[in-house]
Amino acid sequence: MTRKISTNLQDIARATGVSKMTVSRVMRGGTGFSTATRDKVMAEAQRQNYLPNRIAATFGSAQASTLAGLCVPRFTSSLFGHLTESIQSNLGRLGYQTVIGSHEQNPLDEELWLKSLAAWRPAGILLVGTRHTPTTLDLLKNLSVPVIELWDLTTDPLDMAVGFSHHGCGLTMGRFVISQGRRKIGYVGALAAVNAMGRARQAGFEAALKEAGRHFIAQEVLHDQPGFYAGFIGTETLLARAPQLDAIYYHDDEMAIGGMAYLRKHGIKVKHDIGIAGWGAMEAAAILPERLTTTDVPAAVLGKAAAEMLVTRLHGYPVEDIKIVPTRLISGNTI
Amino acid sequence: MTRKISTNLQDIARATGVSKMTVSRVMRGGTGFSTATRDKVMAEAQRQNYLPNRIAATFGSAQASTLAGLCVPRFTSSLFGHLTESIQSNLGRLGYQTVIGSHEQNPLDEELWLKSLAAWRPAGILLVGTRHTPTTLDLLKNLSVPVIELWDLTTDPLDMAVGFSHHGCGLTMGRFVISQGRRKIGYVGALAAVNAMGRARQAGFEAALKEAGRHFIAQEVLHDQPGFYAGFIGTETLLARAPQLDAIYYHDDEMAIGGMAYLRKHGIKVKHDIGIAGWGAMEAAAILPERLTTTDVPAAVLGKAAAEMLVTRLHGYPVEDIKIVPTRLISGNTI
DNA sequence: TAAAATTAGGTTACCGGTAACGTATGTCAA
DNA sequence: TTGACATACGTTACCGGTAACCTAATTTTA
Repeated sequence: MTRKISTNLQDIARATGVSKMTVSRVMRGGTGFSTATRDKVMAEAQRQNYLPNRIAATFGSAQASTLAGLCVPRFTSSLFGHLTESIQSNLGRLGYQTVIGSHEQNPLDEELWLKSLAAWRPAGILLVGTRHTPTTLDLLKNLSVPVIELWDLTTDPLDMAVGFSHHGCGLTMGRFVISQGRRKIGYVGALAAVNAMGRARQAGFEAALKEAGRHFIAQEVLHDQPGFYAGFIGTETLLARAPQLDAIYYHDDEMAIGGMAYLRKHGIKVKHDIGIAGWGAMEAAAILPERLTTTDVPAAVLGKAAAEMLVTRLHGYPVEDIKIVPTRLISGNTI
Repeated sequence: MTRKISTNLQDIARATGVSKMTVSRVMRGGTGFSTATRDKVMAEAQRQNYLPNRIAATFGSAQASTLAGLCVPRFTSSLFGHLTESIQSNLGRLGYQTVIGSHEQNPLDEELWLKSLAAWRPAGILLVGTRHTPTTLDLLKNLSVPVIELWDLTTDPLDMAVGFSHHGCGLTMGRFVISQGRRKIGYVGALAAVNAMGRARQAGFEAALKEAGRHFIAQEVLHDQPGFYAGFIGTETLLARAPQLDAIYYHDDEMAIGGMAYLRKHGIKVKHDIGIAGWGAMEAAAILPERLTTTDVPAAVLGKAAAEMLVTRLHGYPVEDIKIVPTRLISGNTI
């Protein structure tokens, strides 16, 4: 009873009359063989349908694998979709495979995912979110592989970070809204208790209000995941409490679009009656009848930068620990 | 110079005075050890921060790994986001890790991804899309692991399939649109040359028109990826050619929403002037001022079914090769 | 022309688990 | 009392690559 699964280097070595070490060298495209040997080996590998075995290779060299972990809050948001897309394709281009997880802002889910990933001795780990359990931190330390925190900029990253300042996004938007003459401003968000980044934008906006001697007239923060529907409902609740508002800042574009749907449904004119600002610059926001005032977040750029940062580091070159990608206020037409 | 990375079974065996085989048995929670031994071993493993090593385990038993591959067209669409989310979380729950790829309707990208995945000897493979290169088919055959084709229902799956009939979606929607009295109907799609599923919906709709003695007055199929903007532009082009239309069927909801944005911008009343039908029931479609007429596609249900089908099969139980998940027409308020 | 360097290999010893099988001890029924 | 069986381990031999080191032949350099 053999445990052999498929053709291996030894089979090719036998068939071509060289040692399997030479076959290994040829397959990896290194040096130390003649062109005649190379052609012979390659032909035989082709003939036998040889499939490289990264499990054996990783094991044999006792190195980190070519697997990289990516954990985001969810895959159902447009921005995280773009981020995932970018990271996967760039890591793939650079020879790494992406193993995904999602935590929905629950650090315990992240921990469970990391445990199962750790068993694969990944080459690197990419995380969105800054709330980690003690076990997660232990694991990350124990693994001693590069860790990149994405999306947010912490002043003190675990290892590396690629992101931007959420506080800055909020601050810039707040100043803009004030500059447009709005004064009675509300906020609609989601999951504040666990969503540090949304909270940072909210705080940044509030700081801008404070500069102008103002504050949020009313705030409505739902316990649901952010989304179109949450924006719709949140706006309803907010306006029930504070009908006098002349502007609303939203957690993100999806919620802002949900809010606009509510306003339109109730005959409230966007911009004329109530100004709207979102965050994230999702594609849909650009083609609404009123182009949404929002902040452009270059998710794809960020993903590419993170993938390249990780691989550069893995190749042993020095990298800056922190990379900031620029966000951009889109003035739009809803404020 | 040692190649040792982290603490291993042998270390724990040494420290507790048992063989590493016994430690292996304890760690896997099998049988063949006393409770005293178990406690001793577990305590030592904890103390040494033992991390299971799936690379060595997979290699040692010459079995398939616990990695599963998932390749979708892209992660930036809401539906594939939900699908990815569902598959990842359900596979995770069942003890498998998800390695992702995207092919953007390019079979060569799928092939490249599959090659890098194959080297990890995955336990199973989940694919969205039915266009595969000959090399891809060879690889799948060679790997001889379960393959599930998602999203579409082919009459003759490579191995297993979980999906629904795109032709059926189009047919049902076509009959509905006809039943609402529309007669001058156009179509806006994307990437028809390579997107078999979108084409199937288009063909299904056309079959319904034919039943009523009708046909598409005009069709506009862009070469871009589907999306809000493509819907906007496509509608503009379509109406330039056929301004007399009284209804438009779209590739999906994103394109339909893009189309509605165009209509609204140009003072064309949705439903009153031109009826709109999409596909996919994205969340945004439900909260638009006019609730979009569309087809609900249970991406999360489909993902869960696929994950469970794969794992059931991997555990050696028999499964039906083909599972159909139901779609549902949402009549909405735009036709 | 001799020494040094390069090329094209081969040999050996692992990496860290697991399958398969062997064995001592204890238990229980006939 | 004895044989059969279960329990709780230990031993051995791999899985399929790669690192490190070695060798013989050839080429280059001093």
